Amino acid sequence: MPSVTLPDGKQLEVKPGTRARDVVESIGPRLARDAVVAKLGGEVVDLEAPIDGGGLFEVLTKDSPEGLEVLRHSTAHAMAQAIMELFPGSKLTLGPPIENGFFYDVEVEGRITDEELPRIEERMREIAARDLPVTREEISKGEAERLYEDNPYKREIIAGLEDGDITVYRQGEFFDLCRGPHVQSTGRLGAFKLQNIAGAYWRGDEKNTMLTRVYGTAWPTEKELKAYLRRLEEARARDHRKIGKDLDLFTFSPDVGGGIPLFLPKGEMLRHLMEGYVRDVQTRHGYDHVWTGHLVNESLYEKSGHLEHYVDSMFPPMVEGETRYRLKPMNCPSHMTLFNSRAHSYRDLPLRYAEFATLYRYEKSGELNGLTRVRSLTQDDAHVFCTEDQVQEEFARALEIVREVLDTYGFNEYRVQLSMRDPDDSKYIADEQKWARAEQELREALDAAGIDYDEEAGEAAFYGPKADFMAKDVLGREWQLSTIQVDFLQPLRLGCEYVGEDNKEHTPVLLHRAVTGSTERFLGVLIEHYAGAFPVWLSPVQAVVIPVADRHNDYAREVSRRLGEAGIRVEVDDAQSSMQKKIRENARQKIPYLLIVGDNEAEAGTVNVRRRGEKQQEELDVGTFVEAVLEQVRSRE
RNA sequence: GCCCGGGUAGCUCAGAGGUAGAGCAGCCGCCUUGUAAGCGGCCGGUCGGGGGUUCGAUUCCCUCUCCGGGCUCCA
Repeated sequence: MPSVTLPDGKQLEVKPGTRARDVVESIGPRLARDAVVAKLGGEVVDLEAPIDGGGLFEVLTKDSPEGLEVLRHSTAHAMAQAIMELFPGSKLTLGPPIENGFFYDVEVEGRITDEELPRIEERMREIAARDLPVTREEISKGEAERLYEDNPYKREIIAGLEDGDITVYRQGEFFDLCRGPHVQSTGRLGAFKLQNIAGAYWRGDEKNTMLTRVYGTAWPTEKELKAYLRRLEEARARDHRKIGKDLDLFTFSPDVGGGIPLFLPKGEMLRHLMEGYVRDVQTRHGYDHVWTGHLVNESLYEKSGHLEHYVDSMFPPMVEGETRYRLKPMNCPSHMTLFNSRAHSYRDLPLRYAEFATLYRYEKSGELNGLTRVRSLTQDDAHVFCTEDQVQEEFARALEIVREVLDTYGFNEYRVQLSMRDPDDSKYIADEQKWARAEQELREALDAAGIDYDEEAGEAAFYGPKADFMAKDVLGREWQLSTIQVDFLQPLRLGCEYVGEDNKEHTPVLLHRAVTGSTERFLGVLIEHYAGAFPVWLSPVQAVVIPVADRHNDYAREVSRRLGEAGIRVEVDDAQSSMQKKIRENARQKIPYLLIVGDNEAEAGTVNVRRRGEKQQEELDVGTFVEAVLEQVRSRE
């Protein structure tokens, strides 16, 4: 008799006709209640699937990643059913589970607006209450095509499937072409909520029809759903656009143009401190800083290949006679031109050019988003010209800078995505050998540094592979921040050369790297990461002196003068309002230190220190306080 | 660029086919304060722009613009 192996190693014999749920029930009734799907020999299957032996048998509950995914997928089906019932004649397309939830793209008969979401949600609950059995059915390609006679989207999907490999899931009147698996019945869904409506092109191609996408979230329990919604709420409260406004950091104005952030004094102070910090680290690691302006003759981008690959992302040219200028969208060609401005010996290498460069990229208007997607940005870009033998070492050096900087900002957790070329895609400059070598160099360098990475085909830059650093912020959200790229192709195109030990001319290898990416975007991420409460070294205003009454203004100014002379960014709040109100307002501005001074402090030459986020105060000698703050700034804690 | 939603005072928001509201901020005055909003007064708006329907539009319709949520791309 055939048998399956349970996770504890026990063998279980299965009679012909046994289904997964029978096996689960034989293990235990409690498990049977929690089971969503099963996994047989590594493949996730329905509980109704027949089991005729064949390897490891595992039970997946809503709490397992796969079980949760199934739950979300089934919730998407319930939503699709609700939409079909409420908007008859609509055409379903795709409805997959995604992180935290699901969506379904539908060509709706009529229109779904936000007001409709509660209605759809209610109908979904009704469908769940009906507890319709969910059944799987294998059908032939011909049957599938007939079933979807008037649905061109599903027919397109069917066309790409193998006959004999097509399944339909049914629940009540509703059916959907679907690979599955799914929960046993609509009564076994968890807690869900529909979130928003969006447009989405069929197959993500803007030449295709725009479909209506409805997003929802689904969780095993009401409690988990609530917790997730709370997390979303918290993320909203941290939105850098909101905090940027509240803390007077930056603004946007249609008078200047969309996607062009304007920095107020405090925002500019942050930029200044962030860039100064990276500049110091780079200088310590032997990078030299350069400056290459804002306009570049277009012909340079023709030579480098950027014009061909990125013309859509460049602002239109400015024409002067025969010459066409472009706002600089990237620095590599300018830095290579710097390299070419003089002859080089192998003794000059590696040569490391870094620049905080203002770049202009034409992002489509709908793409702009606060500081994270802008049209004018400042990249902390660097290009290292080196010999092939030096690639490993220079990569390691760049890596060290990245690690040091990310660590300082408290991004302790990150993963690396190694983006490789898709050999079949023509957008990549062809040179089999050089690509292979560049990809190998990157792998070896990451291995040598002991860093884990995932490889992703088709994500590389047109000139070479890249290692992108995806860092997690305090809310666990991932951001792509740093990048290191190996380029064997552009230096050749732009004729970069050095004379080697052999007295012959060689083409250097070019390493591109950015640590914070763009100052604007990184600042946006930092604002959300810190929720506006920047560490002391980075705070635009580090301390505010608050006099208890007007008669303490002179002493407050005296304290402020001493702090200012020590290099601390300090202000006196001498507005005509109560001390309590000043504390409230400055606390809301996330000032690290509020220094209350009244009769006692003026008498003793001290300040009463109220630390950000703490109610407990401490009275300190002014000199002691200054030293403590300076130490915090020095250590960037 | 495309789909959906929005734009009312500097900010957060209420309102409704018939003379536009609140709180905060700002300004003036009183108070002189001991750890998260002291009190009173005043100022403040082409209800995003343009067009249409109407006796009358900020409200209904069209259009443009800007903002937001998505789709797509990212050197």
